[in-house]
Amino acid sequence: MPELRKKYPFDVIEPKWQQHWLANKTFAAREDTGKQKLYVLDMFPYPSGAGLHVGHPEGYTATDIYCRFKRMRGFNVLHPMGWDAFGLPAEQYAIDTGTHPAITTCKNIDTFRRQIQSLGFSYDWDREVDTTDPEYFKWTQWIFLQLYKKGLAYEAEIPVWWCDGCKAVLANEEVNADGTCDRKGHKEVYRRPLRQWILRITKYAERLLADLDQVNWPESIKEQQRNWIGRSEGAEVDFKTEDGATLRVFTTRPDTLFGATYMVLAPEHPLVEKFKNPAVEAYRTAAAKKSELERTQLEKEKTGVFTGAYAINPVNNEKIPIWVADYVMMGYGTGAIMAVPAHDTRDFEFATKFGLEIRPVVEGGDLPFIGEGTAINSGLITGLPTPEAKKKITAWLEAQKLGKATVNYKLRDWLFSRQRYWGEPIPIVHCAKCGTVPVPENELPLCLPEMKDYSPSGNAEPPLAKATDWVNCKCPQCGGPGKRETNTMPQWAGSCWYYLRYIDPQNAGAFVAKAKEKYWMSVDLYVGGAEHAVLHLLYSRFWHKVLFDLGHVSTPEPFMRLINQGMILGEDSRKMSKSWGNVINPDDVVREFGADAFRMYEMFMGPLEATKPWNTQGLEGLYRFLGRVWRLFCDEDGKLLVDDSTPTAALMKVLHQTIKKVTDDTEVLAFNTAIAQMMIFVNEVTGQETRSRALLEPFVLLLAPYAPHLAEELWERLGHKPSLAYMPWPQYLEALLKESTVQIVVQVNGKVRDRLDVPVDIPKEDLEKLALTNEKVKESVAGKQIKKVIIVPGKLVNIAAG
RNA sequence: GCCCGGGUGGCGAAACGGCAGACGCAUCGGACUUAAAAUCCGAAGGGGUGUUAAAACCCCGUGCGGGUUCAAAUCCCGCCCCGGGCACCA
Repeated sequence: MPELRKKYPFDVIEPKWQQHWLANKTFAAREDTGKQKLYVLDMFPYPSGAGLHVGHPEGYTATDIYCRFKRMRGFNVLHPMGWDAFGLPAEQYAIDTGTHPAITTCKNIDTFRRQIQSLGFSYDWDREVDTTDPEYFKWTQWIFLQLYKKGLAYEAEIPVWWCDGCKAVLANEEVNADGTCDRKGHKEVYRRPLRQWILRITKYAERLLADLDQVNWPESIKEQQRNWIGRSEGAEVDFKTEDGATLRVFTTRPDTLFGATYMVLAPEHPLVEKFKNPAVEAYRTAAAKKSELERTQLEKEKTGVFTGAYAINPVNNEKIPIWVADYVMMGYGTGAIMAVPAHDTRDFEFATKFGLEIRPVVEGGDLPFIGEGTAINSGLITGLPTPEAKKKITAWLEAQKLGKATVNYKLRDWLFSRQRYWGEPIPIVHCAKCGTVPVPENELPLCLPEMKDYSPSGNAEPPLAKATDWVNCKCPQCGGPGKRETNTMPQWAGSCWYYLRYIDPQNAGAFVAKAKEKYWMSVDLYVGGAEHAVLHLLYSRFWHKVLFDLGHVSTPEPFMRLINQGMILGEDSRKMSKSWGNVINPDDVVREFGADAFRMYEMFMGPLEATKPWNTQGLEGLYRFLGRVWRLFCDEDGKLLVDDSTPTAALMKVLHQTIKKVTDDTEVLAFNTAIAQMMIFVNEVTGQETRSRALLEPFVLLLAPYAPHLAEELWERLGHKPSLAYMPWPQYLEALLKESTVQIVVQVNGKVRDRLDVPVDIPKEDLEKLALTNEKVKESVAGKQIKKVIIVPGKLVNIAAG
């Protein structure tokens, strides 16, 4: 494809202003109590080897326009950028090539920084953070220790995916649906219990749920978080096995206790051990091999085995059989249920398949009836409607010490450790005498050891276990021999609190200075992809609340307002992917059309939140628009055309309409319609002879947040000192927007019959008379009776006739 | 299965009770040019009546079917399709 002739010298202008902004620290933020603060945050990227994707600049441009706009409106804006740089690809590359992940990471960050800077975003680059920088992760480790000291971090044996072929732990997403290993296709993948670090996020479940009401987030994201937390109210009830052991269950329907005809234990339930029975053993082993997917989606048909044992129902002392089935999950409730097939779809299916008794105890519909109704055949609660029945039976259980009202959450504690090299070391020492001992805070950061070989050790130990010089250490408490924790933190850790570090990135004595934190928090606007709807946002909120409880931060919630930018699809309306060959490279776009055209096109494509396909011809349209703007100011030799003529009233009106529309729309992030209005303005002025300064100068300021390089250049050529970044935003004059006449639509029965040009302040009566005497109206209502005349001042007259 | 979004010209979209399709792309016509590109000016939802041509006028149109209203893309009810998330949570 031949190089297009440039429509304006963006290739000169853009680097010029990027350097100007960097050299002059134009966008450096300082605490300034005289101004209203505004903290606008982008979700920082993982600097992958593939470089920037066109999806990244979408959100970044949106926040950049908003920040530039707000600066001109007098706000003190904090707008930083950084790198979420720990992650698997660099580690895998290290395993394959022996290159230290830090080298790969550094190289990728340089690429990302160059690409991001080539788009002219107004970040305060002095605040750049990198999660892999020891000066950064020192504080990630410090926060972990605060969690640990507060009893929110603990160790437990929990099952993780283990691949015998790879001799390594696999992440959930590395296990295929068919139970094979996604990395090498090995078949010997199963869950095996391993010691893990876990964070007690469930302790914050209630507040994480309740405080969602405080934040201005998309309702869908809040809903996803609510569902993830999954609060449900019910009761725990103690059944007894025949040999006297307690078998505790959780139920949301204690009112159906009299309908329990059998019990089910999850295969992993500890009590299952007691039933030495080959069928049970076989079932258990098989269940351990099934992937989560098989256990849930693929396995429509329920399976299970009878243990041979019985439990006693505490409400009626009835003996009911105990089964093991994998439709009961160990991770929820107590891992055991009382099955009430008459009133639970799953139990009903199971009971039907295995011929178990189905006993109705709630009246109200066909079985399985899961709704509310009236209790029947239920002893002391017979005859009560469901809500009362629940209350009464729960009170009775409590009085008998057989159970109690309980709230349960789907949310599980956060599995925090990874059997990986490229992550923050968990700052804990294991000592035979003292147990787990935190690394003293003054010894942080605890850095990763240099290694020759980054591959997993093969005996379920993380790669760090091979760095014996590093692992063996003194116990900080007793001075005896100790061993360092060899698990590392997950990628989420660094991104849990980066928004706080931006506030005070160089601070060596604290993760953030109190006064600065108080000034800048909370984040006023947070923009990023919807893929982080649950985990990143939930984990951040959790850490933030812990820091809040410890008095380290001043707000209960980190992100007051959240917006998800929509996905950008390929030109073929499919997800951009190498395999489709439809990936657009930002570098190519910038080289050919310039950053300003790129930015404006991405904003013009449609509403920020919408998913929309890329269209290179659409991009060219915006490029053409910027060329038109350029020619409004300069002739072919770049000579300024602007004069000091007085603009016509009509053009002044367009200008002020444009100021109003661009102001209002930018404020609510409706960038596409703001750009459309600027196009209308340019179309109007292009058709005129004069190039009035009074018209064009305010326009440059309106354009500045959108096409900042071009605007700065024009501003300078207009004879101003750079930069315009803090020039006051133009104000529109209401008086200039007023029309003297207005076009009124005349409808008959809702159909437009004519249009009238009338004075804006025409009295209603006159308007009605005009409408009724109108020739076309008379035609339309001929032979009909006029029933009603509706007059909407300044808009229309509608005559209902029939 | 459940919970969110969303269906408007050839395409991206705008309008969010009051003239449907602003703005842009693609298309077509004109000007400029030896010619093209670029640029500028103009046309354009579909169908019909009309006329030398135009003007003008009429009808139909916002996924489908109902409803509310003087007036519905917009509000209500029921369905269909597309995208995203969750998924045996007791």
